[in-house]
Amino acid sequence: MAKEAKHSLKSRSSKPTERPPNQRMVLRVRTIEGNKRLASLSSSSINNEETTVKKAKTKQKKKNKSKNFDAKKPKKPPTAFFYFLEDFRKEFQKQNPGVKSMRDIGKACGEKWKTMTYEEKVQYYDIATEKRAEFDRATAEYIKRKESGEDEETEDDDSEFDE
DNA sequence: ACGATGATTGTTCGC
DNA sequence: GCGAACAATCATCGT
Repeated sequence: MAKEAKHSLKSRSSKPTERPPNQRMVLRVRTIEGNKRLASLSSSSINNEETTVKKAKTKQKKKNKSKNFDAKKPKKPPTAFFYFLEDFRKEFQKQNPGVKSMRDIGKACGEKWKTMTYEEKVQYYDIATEKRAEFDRATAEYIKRKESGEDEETEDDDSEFDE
């Protein structure tokens, strides 16, 4: 009974769409990723390789996988869009069995996302916000632990018998 | 076979 | 304020 009528705002259909998605919820916590990026930026800053600014349109993704199992490092929580995607994906695949993958879905999802009203999206925003709060705490705790002394390292290698 | 990428938007942070 | 980057996910391409 605690979670009913989350939005007390009555949909008056006045202007539900025009609403800033981000309410400027500034997280005071220094995100680890930010730090990482800073290092990267510094390196790039020093070296001006290309005089002509080569702007990479979409270049996300990095090759960090099995190398470092970041069980301690809280990754960025998925945004509202991602939560919507998760739900949308299932339905999309159900309606379109045999569809390739996210890329196709992503396009359809993005299109629909824009058509969604604020009230519809606010639900996902809410989730994302809570997630961010948790992420915030996780980050703070991570830093705290790190400062405290991260020495929890039990390297269990099977073959330590014979070398 | 594995690695990297591509596509979607949102959020975050530095300058 | 903007730009650059990264969050999940999976098919597909590349080596």
